[in-house]
Amino acid sequence: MKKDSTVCEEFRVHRGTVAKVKKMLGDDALFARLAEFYKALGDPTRAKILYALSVSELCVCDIAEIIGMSDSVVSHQLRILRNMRLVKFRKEGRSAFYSLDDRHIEVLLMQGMEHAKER
Amino acid sequence: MKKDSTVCEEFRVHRGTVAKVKKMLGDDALFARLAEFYKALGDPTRAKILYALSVSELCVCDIAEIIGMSDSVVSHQLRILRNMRLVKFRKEGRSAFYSLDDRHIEVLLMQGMEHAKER
DNA sequence: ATTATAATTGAACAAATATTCATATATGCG
DNA sequence: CGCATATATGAATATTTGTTCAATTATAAT
Repeated sequence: MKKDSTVCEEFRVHRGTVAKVKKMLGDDALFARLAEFYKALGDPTRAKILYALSVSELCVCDIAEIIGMSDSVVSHQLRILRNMRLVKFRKEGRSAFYSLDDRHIEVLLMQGMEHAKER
Repeated sequence: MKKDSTVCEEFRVHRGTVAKVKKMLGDDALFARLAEFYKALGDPTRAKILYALSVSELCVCDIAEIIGMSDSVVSHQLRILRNMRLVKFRKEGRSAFYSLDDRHIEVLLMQGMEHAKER
């Protein structure tokens, strides 16, 4: 029985496996979206905003006070989170109340938190 | 009964809630780690590497072939993933075989993928 | 030993990004 | 109306980050 070769000169993982994985990675746009999604969570300011929103719906200036940053910073980051559909908002008078777009986000946040707490 | 005030001039969310959330956000280092963790997933190249590794243990040059990037790029990114304890590796001769650090990572990857596929 | 291969590393460069500051829009109130 | 407040936005800047290229280490084979 002939051994499978790989892209390397020496024998490694079965060539069939390599081909299979390669096919799954074909959709570049999908991985771009996947990365964008995680990137949205990958900033301390945004992570804090999301965590705060997992506790309660909040207006912009309350978020700013809670995380200790300027209204401007918060507004900029909320735009990013909005574009990624991680948060939604409703307007009430002069205020804008933000909340997580769905429960799904919260689960993901908590899982990351578990990992972060481990060390 | 007196209404709770908030940091804003107008009345918003209960002050008690704001205080509670604020306390949870006190640990800056924790959120820095949380963000770092997500950031590690937040790059298309790294996302592809992790996805490939969710299928099979792979050596550096196989990963490079699979994701269509240079060995150098892959090695650089693997270092980041190693530092974040997302992947582990074993040496065998000249090769280094990488794999996901734990199943936990895989679950998280798949969840992000669900989200990415939705749009 | 010499040569070749796998992986790692460091410096340099280009691109992306977060924050600041100033300004703009919009709403509510006197 | 005219003024204050909440939020949003644009431009500028400083920092971070991904990739490239060249060089290095380490292992194996002849």
